[in-house]
Amino acid sequence: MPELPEVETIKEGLAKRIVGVTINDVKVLNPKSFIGNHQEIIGGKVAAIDRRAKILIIKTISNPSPPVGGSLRTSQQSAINYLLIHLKMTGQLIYRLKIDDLRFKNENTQRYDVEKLPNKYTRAIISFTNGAKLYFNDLRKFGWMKLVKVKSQMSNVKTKINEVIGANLGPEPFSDEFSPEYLKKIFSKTVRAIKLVLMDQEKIAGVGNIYASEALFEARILPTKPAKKLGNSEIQKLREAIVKVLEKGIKYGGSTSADEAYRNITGEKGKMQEHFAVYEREGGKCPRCGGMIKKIRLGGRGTYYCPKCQK
DNA sequence: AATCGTTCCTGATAGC
DNA sequence: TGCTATCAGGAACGAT
Repeated sequence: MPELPEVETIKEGLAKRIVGVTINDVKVLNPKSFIGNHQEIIGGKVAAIDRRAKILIIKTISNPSPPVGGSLRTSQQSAINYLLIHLKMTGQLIYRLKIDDLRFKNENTQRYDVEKLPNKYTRAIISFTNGAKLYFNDLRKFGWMKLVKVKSQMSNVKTKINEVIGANLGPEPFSDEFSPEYLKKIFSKTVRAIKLVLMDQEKIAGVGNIYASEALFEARILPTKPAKKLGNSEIQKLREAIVKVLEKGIKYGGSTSADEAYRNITGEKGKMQEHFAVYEREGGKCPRCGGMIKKIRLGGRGTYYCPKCQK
């Protein structure tokens, strides 16, 4: 389940490989997985890769097609498109430079087999003029690609990204905006369980079920604690814990948890799951106090914590 | 306005 | 073996 660190890992992997490359073709295998007219980016060049919350942003620039019959008078500008990608639970973006890249042939072939592409979960394929292909796989079909056309003069997308994405996303955890003062402001307004607030994308961008549990463990705060009951020092600790676990997630290339879904763009698993303190460790020992890790359901989500040292 | 319940989807798993 | 029911979960959406 890709959260901020997983999407960031994918972003970095893609940035190294497809920026400056021209899109040759886009094939949509499952229409519901692609919103918008995928043909619009064919012939376009990838200009930048970005991330906002858990959404990956591929910026493309298309030059106007040459006039047919020489009768076209209107001057055309190049078109800028943003391909937004949300992987939700089981989405994968797998990049292959050559079709015969079988580096994972000897890996145990499990549910999310990536050695043969496309596979039965491939929902869209983007081809590039250099022969590379980007496969969008998604078992459960919750993920999506969405093409958003932007007025060509809108150069500073960062400031208008909520508008482009069409959602009101909260601050990025690595930004200055993500301050103790900000957290105090949003927490004080609600009695909801703190974990649900951490996962609310309109409050904090990019934190999902895994890193919410891990951050609350790090800060020694009970996931069910009403947000407005957090004290100043708890808020300070929690802010640091969120940044810390997200950085750790990026450092270890994201986490491939029990559902095996997450892969980086070359198809490899992350390693962060090997460093989970509580997530998916029900019944295990707390690495801090030795207590037994407990699993509860909170807002319909599996929630892991140590009852002994999280208060 | 804030919060909760439902929905989307597929595969694993349990129970018979 | 083979069937059915249940469960997991991000976030949009509708209901309260």
